[in-house]
Amino acid sequence: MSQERIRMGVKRHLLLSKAYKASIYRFLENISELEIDITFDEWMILGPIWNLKGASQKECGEISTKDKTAVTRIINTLEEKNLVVRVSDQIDKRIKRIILTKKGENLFDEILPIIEKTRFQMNNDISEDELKTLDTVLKKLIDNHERLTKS
Amino acid sequence: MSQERIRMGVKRHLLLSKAYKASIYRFLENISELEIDITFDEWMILGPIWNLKGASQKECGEISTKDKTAVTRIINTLEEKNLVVRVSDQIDKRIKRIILTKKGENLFDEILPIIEKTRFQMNNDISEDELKTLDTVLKKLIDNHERLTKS
DNA sequence: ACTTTATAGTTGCATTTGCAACTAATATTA
DNA sequence: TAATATTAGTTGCAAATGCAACTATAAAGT
Repeated sequence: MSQERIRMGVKRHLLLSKAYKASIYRFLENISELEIDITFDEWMILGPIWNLKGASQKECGEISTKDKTAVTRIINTLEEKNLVVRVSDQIDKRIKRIILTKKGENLFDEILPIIEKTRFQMNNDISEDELKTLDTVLKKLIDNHERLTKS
Repeated sequence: MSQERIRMGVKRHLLLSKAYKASIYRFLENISELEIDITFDEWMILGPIWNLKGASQKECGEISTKDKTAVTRIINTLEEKNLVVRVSDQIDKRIKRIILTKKGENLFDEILPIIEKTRFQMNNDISEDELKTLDTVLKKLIDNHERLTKS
């Protein structure tokens, strides 16, 4: 079985990639059971908009680690779907704050339970301590890289 | 500062994504110091070829979690760069085994130290125990997803 | 054996990505 | 305060991605 040939040599960045994709696909599979017209990338941008109340496009990009061009275009489609609107910041007119419409808020009411379900499924057989260590170590990995690029 | 607005609400899949990207960018930055003509995606395919000795394209895809079409095309460019050759499996003629050329092997001699350096940089301030837990938990996340899709 | 089904890999095409160049607005500094 | 540099967001374009359809080979079912 080719599984055996492979298992041994799995590197950490591949585990990271697979775990990331797994969490995406689990969410997408759960969401596909409902009739919700949204992609994962759109969701990645919608998340910060909900969390931050009036997130700028830049903030959306920072959180989702997406290129600003990607953010621009995803928000274009979110606007077309009437889920958000762009509002220019009155103080700094370069900034556009993204606001959820009523329809966008309703979407959240539908999706939040799915996020909970996904989290429950993914965390099966993993202890609180393990999850805490996971987050700590992931942050350290991120910091270790950032510290070296900034200098 | 927008960093403050953001820090609080970071979700696990975003940490996974950022940690993954961090490990890639660190490697790319290290590799850019040398004059090596290779992209990260090419490297993702080259890795399994080296580890497995005569990996099939399917195996390359499984390890790198890339679509088989992506694998086909990356191997096309690796062949154009004379780093690998395709050899049909004599027993199962559907399978193409990918073999490193001499030039491909030489490339490895250059890159292996960079991998070591990258690993060293990324693992700074992270204990062996933490790394072990990291891998364990990542595998559990992957398994938790796969178990649910198969059924 | 022969028909059906499954697998490995390739190609075409539509979508997504990400860099570079651009606009508009703000911040810096001389 | 005029000149310069930065920042937020947009657009164009070339490259990368991923699905669907295809070929060739192998395996399974009858």
